[in-house]
Amino acid sequence: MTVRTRIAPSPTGDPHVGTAYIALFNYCFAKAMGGEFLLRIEDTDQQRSTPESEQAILDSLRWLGLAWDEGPDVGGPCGPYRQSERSEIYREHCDALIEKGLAFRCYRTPEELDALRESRRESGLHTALKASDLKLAEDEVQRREAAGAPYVIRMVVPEEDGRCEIADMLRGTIELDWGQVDAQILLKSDGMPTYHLANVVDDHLMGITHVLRGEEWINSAPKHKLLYEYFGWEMPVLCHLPLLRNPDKSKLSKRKNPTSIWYYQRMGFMPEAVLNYLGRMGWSMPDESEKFSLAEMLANFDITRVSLGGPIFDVEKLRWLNGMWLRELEQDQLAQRLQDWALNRETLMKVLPHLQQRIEVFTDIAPLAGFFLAGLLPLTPESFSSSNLEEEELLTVLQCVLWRLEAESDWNRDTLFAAVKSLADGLGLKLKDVMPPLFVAIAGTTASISVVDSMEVLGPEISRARLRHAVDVLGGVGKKRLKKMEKRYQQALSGGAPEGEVSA
RNA sequence: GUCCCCUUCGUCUAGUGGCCUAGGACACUGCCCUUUCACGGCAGUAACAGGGGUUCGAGUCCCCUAGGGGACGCCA
Repeated sequence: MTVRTRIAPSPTGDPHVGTAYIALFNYCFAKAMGGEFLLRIEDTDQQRSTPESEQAILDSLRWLGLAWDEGPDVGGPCGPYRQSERSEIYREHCDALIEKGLAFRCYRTPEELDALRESRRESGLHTALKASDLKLAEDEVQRREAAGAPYVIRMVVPEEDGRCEIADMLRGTIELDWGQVDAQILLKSDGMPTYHLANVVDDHLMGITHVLRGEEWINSAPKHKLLYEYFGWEMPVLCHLPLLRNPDKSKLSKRKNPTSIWYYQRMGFMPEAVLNYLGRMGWSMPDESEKFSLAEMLANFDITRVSLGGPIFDVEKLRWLNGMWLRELEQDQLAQRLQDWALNRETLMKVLPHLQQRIEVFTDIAPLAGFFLAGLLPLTPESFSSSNLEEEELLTVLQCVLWRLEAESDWNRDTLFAAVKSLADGLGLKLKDVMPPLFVAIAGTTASISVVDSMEVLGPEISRARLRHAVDVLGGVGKKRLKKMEKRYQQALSGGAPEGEVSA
């Protein structure tokens, strides 16, 4: 038996707790059944799947104790081989399908596709496009082919009424209409496979027997089943796990919740506690114990104990659980953890250059540098009273800087400064007005060491969380305002960048 | 809009037709411990979404309604 989890790195490279959640259940299921657990971290999109972003995922899973350096259990950061080195495999499989009449070339442009979907939607039909909808006149096909127009390979799907039955380990049989299934693109115009093709081909070649994935994949299961049939392969057993949610019940997202594993690491949570908490999301021990290790979870693992309601990620309970783990440490173990976390020479050497000129006696350090060890700062609206900006403008600055920094993957003082500077220019504001609120958000006071240096030391997770917290403290941004701000932000990005460099 | 999934305290959950007067945990409140604050201990408030069936018996099975979520991309 071979169970796999396929993980796509996030565009920003932040390892998401949701991916760790899926990985944990794959791991437990595989191990509890005496099978093999394969981690496949990659994306068919080369923009997202960089060596760095893949490594970030692996590092985060390793921190949690779900992956290790060597051994048969981890396919390595990129799987046994990189996707880009295998695009031939996908093309060959596509060609085989074309020969059998199960896939076809499609020269339709994105604009044409939009129009087709729009007209179908207007007439109240499914938006799924079939081969017959996409068909072009023969001479038009030849014209585009001769012109070397880009094309994609799509799969043929049933066009007559009917249903597809999907077996799910937890949900029983799920029936879906073929009418909802569109002629899925298998090979993009750049020759790279889509998830659907890559996932089926890879899983087959790797001998995968069980796939545990998020609930959001249920609707594409018919496409996958059909592909297995087309290729004449046996389909793995599917299991769709519930999705982790924000407090407002929407799918867990960083807009509403810290979702990066590194946020919890930097915030001072222990990996054992985070993993333990994820194990309690939608799952329970037979005796309902709250605190358990990965080994204990494994020893008692039973996939049918997964409950299907999407659990809300509750940081309060995670904090309590972390306290349980923390109190059971020997004191020298705790000392070691704290040193590893932030009380180390390396961190000290980073902040000392900024402190030495500002202190006269050692004890001055605590009030000056205490914010380096804090999580969220005890801010109030009055904390920002020193700012020259109007409330509206103040919120705009903080929110736009937050957006800009959420998109920043190169986290060092110089790039951070350049980012803030060009954003300020784009917003038509002076740096001298933009900086003070940032100081307050990051350090709690305007009398502090350089804000970009502070952010570099604090790291992206804590810095972003503090900016978000500052926005919240000032009353937050309503939906209407948010839209306005977003517009201004986009304008600031395109208009203000001196190099004309616009991030898409 | 169309389709799919889901629904037990505010939150995480136990529950697989009688053991349910619905149990545990977080949070909250109170009391005890304590020079303070925590920790710890004890107690309390709080839920089967609604309506129909099936059954001697329904939180548990079926149907309808409502609510929530997800999917509908040359993203995964």
